Amino acid sequence: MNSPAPLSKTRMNAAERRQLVLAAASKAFARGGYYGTTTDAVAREAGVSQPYVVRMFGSKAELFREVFARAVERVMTEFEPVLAKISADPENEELWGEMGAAYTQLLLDDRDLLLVMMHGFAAGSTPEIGAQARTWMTRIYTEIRDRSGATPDQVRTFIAGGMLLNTLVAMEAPQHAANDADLAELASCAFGDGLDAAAGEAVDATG
Amino acid sequence: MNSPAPLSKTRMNAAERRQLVLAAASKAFARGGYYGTTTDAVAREAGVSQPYVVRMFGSKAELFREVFARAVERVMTEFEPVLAKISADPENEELWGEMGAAYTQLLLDDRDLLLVMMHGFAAGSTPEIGAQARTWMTRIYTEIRDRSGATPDQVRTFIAGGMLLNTLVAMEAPQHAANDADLAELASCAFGDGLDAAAGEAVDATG
DNA sequence: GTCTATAGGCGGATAGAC
DNA sequence: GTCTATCCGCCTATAGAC
Repeated sequence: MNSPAPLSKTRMNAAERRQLVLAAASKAFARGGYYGTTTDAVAREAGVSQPYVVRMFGSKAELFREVFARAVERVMTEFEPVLAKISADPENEELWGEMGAAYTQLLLDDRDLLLVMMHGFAAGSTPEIGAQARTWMTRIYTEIRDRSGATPDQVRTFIAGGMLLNTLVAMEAPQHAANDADLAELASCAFGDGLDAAAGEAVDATG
Repeated sequence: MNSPAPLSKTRMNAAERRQLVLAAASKAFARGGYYGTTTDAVAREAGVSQPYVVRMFGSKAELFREVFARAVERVMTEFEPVLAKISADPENEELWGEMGAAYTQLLLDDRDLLLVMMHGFAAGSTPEIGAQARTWMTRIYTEIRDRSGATPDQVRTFIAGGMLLNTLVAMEAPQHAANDADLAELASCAFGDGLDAAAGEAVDATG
């Protein structure tokens, strides 16, 4: 399920190929972060040559910027309908649980998205990436705050929960929760028990 | 203030020199993370030769492990007295604010500690580092939970706040808050206004 | 105990063929 | 549009002098 058969190389135009490489880059950067991932790893993942990856995006940094932006945009898109609900019914605290659920669901659908985000934020001291990371973090914050009408503190709490989830996923806590009750406890209370399902999937996949 | 005059090289024994290199490594890894930092950068920071750094610790990974462990241990030490207070007076919710203040204070004292922690967690998919990151995260969680007698959810919320703070610091949000009111709002509500002071210091230092 | 010199390998990017 | 060949620089780690 994680390795879709590569699309046939013939009959693929540049735009499609570009999307293929972006998807591969997402997966590769999710694993190793910006510095820890080589353009060659991306190329192998995508089934194209390494110089072609560089040629397509100009540079590794540029490629990462695009992957990072796509990840955050996807997250924001996923929040959109829930934010609309909160906006219509601001008193309903339960809807924040739904936001958390949306985030957890995203994790289950595409774990790489959150990891790429995490790595983008962590690599913030690299000027090129840092500027973009701050821009996106600010955008996430203001978007949630303004669309929901919530207080800064509510929004902060929500985002903090997301950062913890990201961190746990980055250190592969779900995959190891089975052997560590305490880690499981920390992970499972992060956003309800959605993560338990994730752990189950991970164990199924690897063992 | 950030660049103490290097200790005189003569009259320094191996143990002292080791501490010097560890401190330098802390600073270097804090900036660039594990992959983004070269042993040469550490060596230059410490004022010793690059091969000597490797010789001292066996490998770059081993050096990072040691730096990472020191960072987490320092954080736990800082929490210790506050945890004792919470243990004695579990109903007093204000003491959690004190925990946050302790963390913020640590950030002001030694920003690198938190960054190293953050990078250790983010590099969790690298097996050597990941195992250690999970061990330490679990230890942080159980220590806070058991010593404070708090519920998993309380502890989770506290750690989540810490992760958000780490993330913001990693992307150098405090240094840029002056030019971005929204980012400042997110950062300043993270743990009270301790971060404002940090931003002030950062601006002073760089401009 | 600490250095200099250097091996050995990898990674990003370029040139140019097809 | 995509590949192969390849350059150059950088980075970790080793060898060996002092």
